[in-house]
Amino acid sequence: MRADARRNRSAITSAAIRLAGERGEAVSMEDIAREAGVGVGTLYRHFSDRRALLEDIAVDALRELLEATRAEVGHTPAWEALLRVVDHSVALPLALTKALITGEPDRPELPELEAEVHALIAGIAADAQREGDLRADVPPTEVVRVLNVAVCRRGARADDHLTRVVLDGLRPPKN
Amino acid sequence: MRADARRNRSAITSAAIRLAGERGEAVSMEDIAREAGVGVGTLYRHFSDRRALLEDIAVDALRELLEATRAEVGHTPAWEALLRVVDHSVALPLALTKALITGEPDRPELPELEAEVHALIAGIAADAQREGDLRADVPPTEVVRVLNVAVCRRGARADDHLTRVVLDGLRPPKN
DNA sequence: GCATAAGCTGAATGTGAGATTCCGGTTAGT
DNA sequence: ACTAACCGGAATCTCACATTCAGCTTATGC
Repeated sequence: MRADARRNRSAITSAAIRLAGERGEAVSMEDIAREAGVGVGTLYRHFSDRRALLEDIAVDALRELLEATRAEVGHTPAWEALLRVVDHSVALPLALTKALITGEPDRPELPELEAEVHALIAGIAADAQREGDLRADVPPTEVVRVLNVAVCRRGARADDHLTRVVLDGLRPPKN
Repeated sequence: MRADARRNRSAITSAAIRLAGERGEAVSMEDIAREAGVGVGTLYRHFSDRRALLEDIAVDALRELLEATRAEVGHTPAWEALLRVVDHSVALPLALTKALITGEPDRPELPELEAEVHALIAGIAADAQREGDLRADVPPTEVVRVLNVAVCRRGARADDHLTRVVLDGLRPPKN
């Protein structure tokens, strides 16, 4: 593959990631092309169609998140590990990108990766519960959902105040 | 107005409210018509166009919410009043319907009603803070945003567990 | 019961926002 | 300098709605 082609391809994926992250739904091929500084035609040289492009970045994002999450398993305190996972989730266009892909994905690894990540997070949540940093009445599965709520807001960050407030709801009640 | 016309009109608005509530974005006139059990043409007999229909139900929803919120002002404990307001917010297709209307609304009362409701909620939040049921480090304005986060999830309810967990983040930290 | 205005239906049409194609012009790489 | 890879972006194709309108129904007043 020619050097410029490689360069363009990565410009496209990162543009797509950026836009999917901030505009969420409704990222047009044309917008992505403009953001990447290439013509629309170039998108089609690298990806057979819109869905292929989206699924591609979704797979990348999930893989990265999976790796980051794996690295947190077993760390103590688990609550902090959970916060770091949120950080990573937020950095990736995960929820947003996935939201763009409706119907059966062509890439079978998509649901697999997702399930794996969920399982790991649930595991960390269980640890946090054992350590007393997490309400006992929240099933680890639900933790994932709360994380989603916190993360799906546009421009969320684990260190911003609002996100923090939402996550604090997961900690054991004071009385 | 003929009796059947009145009946149809209300079938239309309630169908629109229901659909806007569950599908959020992207409610087509045809979907509304089907849900209401009438032909599309009938929608246009009652509302000049899509926007008019949407704004109409948005105004209704906001009026109702405003009234419900007014009724909670001054109640003690304010925290409980806040929870009840959330209940009402959730019952109405508020956020969702508003999200459907982009650009300058034709109905000027829309932003006015919204501002009024926000002000009332902020007031109740301030009371709750005074009563020690709400973190001191959350500006009342931000309370509204957290409420939005909690409410904007599809099918949220103040009494469902997940919503409750998110709202608990607003309470004073235990240490 | 009937006249008739008010209502209703839903296929047909209009439209706009994108997705996708494709052909002439550009390059990286040798 | 040559050429297989590439690229740009206007032109085209699609499709999902919104909106209209020419008949057909049905309340309602008499």
